[in-house]
Amino acid sequence: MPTPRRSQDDKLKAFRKVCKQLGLKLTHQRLQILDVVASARHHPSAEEVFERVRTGMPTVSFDTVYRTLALFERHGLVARVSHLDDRTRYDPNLGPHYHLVCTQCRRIWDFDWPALGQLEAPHDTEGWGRIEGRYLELRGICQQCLRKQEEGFTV
Amino acid sequence: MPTPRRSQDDKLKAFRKVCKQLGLKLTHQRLQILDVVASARHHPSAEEVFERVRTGMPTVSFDTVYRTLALFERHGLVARVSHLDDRTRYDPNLGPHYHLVCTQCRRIWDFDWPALGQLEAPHDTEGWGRIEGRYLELRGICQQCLRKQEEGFTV
DNA sequence: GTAAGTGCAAATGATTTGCACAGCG
DNA sequence: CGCTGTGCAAATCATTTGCACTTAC
Repeated sequence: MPTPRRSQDDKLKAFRKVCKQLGLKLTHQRLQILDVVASARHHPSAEEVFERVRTGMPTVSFDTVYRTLALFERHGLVARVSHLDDRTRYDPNLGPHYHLVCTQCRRIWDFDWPALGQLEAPHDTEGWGRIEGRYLELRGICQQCLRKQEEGFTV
Repeated sequence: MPTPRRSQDDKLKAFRKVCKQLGLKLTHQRLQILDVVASARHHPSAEEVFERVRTGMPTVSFDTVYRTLALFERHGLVARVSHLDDRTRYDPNLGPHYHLVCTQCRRIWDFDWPALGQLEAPHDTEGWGRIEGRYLELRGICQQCLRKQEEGFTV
């Protein structure tokens, strides 16, 4: 599933639409940043985007990059990789296991999934390098948070 | 796979051993922090550990907690959840897909794994709440970094 | 022309570090 | 008693925000 080559055009089209709907401006900076992100192959960090955009536009500021990436994320043009939270969490369970993560209260539960352990990695990944570990999260809302929602404490 | 109840004793034993081997000291603080982490059910953040330890030891400092957690991690007593890197990375590919992550160069590749998509979540997770998404990473070392290692540029 | 966007610099929040005192071995 | 640990405060790093100027529409 590499990002299709015409991804940039699709994104641009989508972004134009979003801008028109919401009265946002199609600035030079936004177009450049969009182009860099849409054509990037390895999920760049904000800094990498900044550096690449700067090549053709030496005056961009780092915070415009941050603001713009946040804008894109808000409107479904890009997603953040992983990172649900900004603080590190520690796990005393060192055996192989996976995590259930509540996106509301941020608590984490462990679970096991033997069938996944037995599933062979797909062909796509052959020749990539040496795979050493699997990290999987199931994300959702835990029972307790669901109940709170129903009771109207949240939202 | 919840952390077994006797996890604390096991950890303590392991930690005593590490200390003896390396000449580290078994301080009050370390023992408390170990106890809190080993008995925690939801993979606490450093702050949560700090708060809990503070209950019984009002003078602990936040940085002792950080230092001690890092120590535990270094000696294989706890692991960090997720977080390979501290910077956010952005992904223009919004369709369902998974990631190959090189722990050396930190680049990220996308891949698809239909068989995983078809695999039903295990019984363990029933009744947990509402699961809304799956996030999976295969971690390892990419071809390019492996080659560099062989050539002796690294290590 | 005007509201939205940008660049700058300063603020924030998590985590780390330098240093002098404290306590384990 | 000596060397490792600790607590404090200041430093660092990624990211965010307030503000006055700029620009797309």
